[in-house]
Amino acid sequence: MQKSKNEIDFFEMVYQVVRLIPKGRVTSYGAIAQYLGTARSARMVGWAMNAAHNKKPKVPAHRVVNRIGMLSGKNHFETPFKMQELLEKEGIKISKDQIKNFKKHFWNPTIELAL
DNA sequence: CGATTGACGTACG
DNA sequence: TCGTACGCCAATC
Repeated sequence: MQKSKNEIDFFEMVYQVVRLIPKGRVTSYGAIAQYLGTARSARMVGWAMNAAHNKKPKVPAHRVVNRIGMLSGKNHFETPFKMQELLEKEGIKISKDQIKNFKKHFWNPTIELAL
């Protein structure tokens, strides 16, 4: 069904934000949710990611983790190691599925895209 | 239509 | 500091 083109699907908005994440940076589901105005629905961001597998260009979902920087969604990738591998390739160190200096690599769309 | 689930987050003990 | 409980909201069973 056709609806107003002015309004973009929630999922697509998530994908756009994720694609805007600079290389070597990461963000959290909550941060994206907050940027979209659905701060209380961080889970919806996760749901959007679940559908991101078929999206093109491919969504760098590996740059999106939970608030503590843990690769909670690695299990949803092609291989659980793919996510960590990609992040390490971008210069991010990971230990026990947890990003080191996560706060340092954190990229907040609400701040970066607000300007 | 009701109950369960989920790539989360915050609050509480 | 760590573990558990609860809330949110949409999709799925």
